[in-house]
Amino acid sequence: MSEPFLDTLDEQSPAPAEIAKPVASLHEGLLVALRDFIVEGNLEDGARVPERALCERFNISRTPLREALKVLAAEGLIELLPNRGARVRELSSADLRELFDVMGGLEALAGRLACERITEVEFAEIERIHHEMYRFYLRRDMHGYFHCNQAIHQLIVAAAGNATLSATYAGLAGRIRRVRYSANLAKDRDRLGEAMREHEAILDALRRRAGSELSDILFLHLRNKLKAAQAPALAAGA
Amino acid sequence: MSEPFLDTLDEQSPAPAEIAKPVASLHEGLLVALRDFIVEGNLEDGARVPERALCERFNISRTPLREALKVLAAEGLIELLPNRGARVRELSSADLRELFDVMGGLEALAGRLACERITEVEFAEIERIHHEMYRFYLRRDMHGYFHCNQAIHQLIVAAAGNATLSATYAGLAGRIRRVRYSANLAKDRDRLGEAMREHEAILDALRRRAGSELSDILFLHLRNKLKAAQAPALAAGA
DNA sequence: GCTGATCATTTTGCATTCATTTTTTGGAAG
DNA sequence: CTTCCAAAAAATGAATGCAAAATGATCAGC
Repeated sequence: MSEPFLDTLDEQSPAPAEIAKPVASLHEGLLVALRDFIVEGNLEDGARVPERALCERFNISRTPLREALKVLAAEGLIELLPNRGARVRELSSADLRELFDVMGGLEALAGRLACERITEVEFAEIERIHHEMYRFYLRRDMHGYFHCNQAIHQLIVAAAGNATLSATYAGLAGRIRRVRYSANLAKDRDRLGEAMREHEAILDALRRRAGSELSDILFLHLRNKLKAAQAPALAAGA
Repeated sequence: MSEPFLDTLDEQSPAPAEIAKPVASLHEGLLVALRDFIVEGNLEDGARVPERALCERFNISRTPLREALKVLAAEGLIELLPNRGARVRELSSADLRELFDVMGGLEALAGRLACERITEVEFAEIERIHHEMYRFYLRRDMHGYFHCNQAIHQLIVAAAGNATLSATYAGLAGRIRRVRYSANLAKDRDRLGEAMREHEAILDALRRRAGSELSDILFLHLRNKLKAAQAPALAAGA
């Protein structure tokens, strides 16, 4: 068998992006579909994005497709080379570091804001999932563990109650989601225990509504996650 | 005379956005031009964006213009109503709060990263501008003061050495730049002194490379800035 | 046999065109 | 005079067409 978990990193971002829009449009559909198509890895890293083929794939003409490509390029998912079409953007390890740091900064912010406004009900839900994650951890059930981990981070961002933050965060997460390496994380048992302890600290700070402290913990948590992800260099699934 | 300084808020963001792109494209030009056109306030808040007029204004056909509009909508500068065209997005006070908080989070991150990698030369430059700002403060020269203030924040973000952060930050700053209220800030002398003291603390923390501390200070600095900006509600220039 | 140039094919970028939808305008009824 | 409806006008969303650029394929030259 191949790698145990070719899941994407244990990051959140359920919906691709979406800056608050009053009503849904028709073109929106294509944008979402195309973004998913790329994020889900249907195109190779650095591969050129075939306009014509995608037009047939989505049953549309080139005009709306090209509009969507422009948007995805602005999001950083692809890059547009003048007169040479679109290419799936490759993430260098430096890009990855940058993305993790910014996501760490945004999670730090989310934690701080969450401390200001989180309700007991919301906290209880996070705590519940945390305990569930702990059980997965004890059983070494990586799939369940990652799922809970993702849910917790997602709930913290949501608890911040800031749509702009959520949208910004989701946009960056989408760019990372193409990168696959959880096999890496799964193999490093020490990191797993460490991550579990960090999550304990996160929950504790959140319980005490210690915003500034939680902020630090979350940023460092992301830093450690990055380190673990790119450390052994056994990375890159497939 | 009207307000003393109908400048935009003392925020940075020199170049509109730009996610790292290998080479410049032709379409890029239109996008930048159109973004500036809107950011500079050539269109009323909430006004519909006249496609035809802009086509003539920029001497292009509707196709590239519409592509640019889609991108600007994704950035959050305008909103696209299905079958009803584009409108300049209005910022509610809640939107403004969200934007300030996220920018505060990003500045907090910038400060943290800057502490890790800033050079003595870069720090000296920031310190120099800080002292220049102090002289403007003593003379109550608001224009010079704001200019220095903006430069300092900009240099901290730059010192973070994270292009993704810079681009994200610039994008949000662009959305705020349409809002004008420095008249507000200028009138509140107490806030000015307070801001000056906060900047002292920022410089001090940066000097000591106290990342986590600087992070807190910067976030709260932005919070206070928002409070001052929307407190007296004499806001909204013109 | 390999490198480099010329030409055909494909692809990109933009303008134009077409079908729908929305907005405006004019008028009739109450 | 106001309100409602209908038709004209305009604008939007998407498809097609066309010029320019790039890709590749073939062929000449070394």
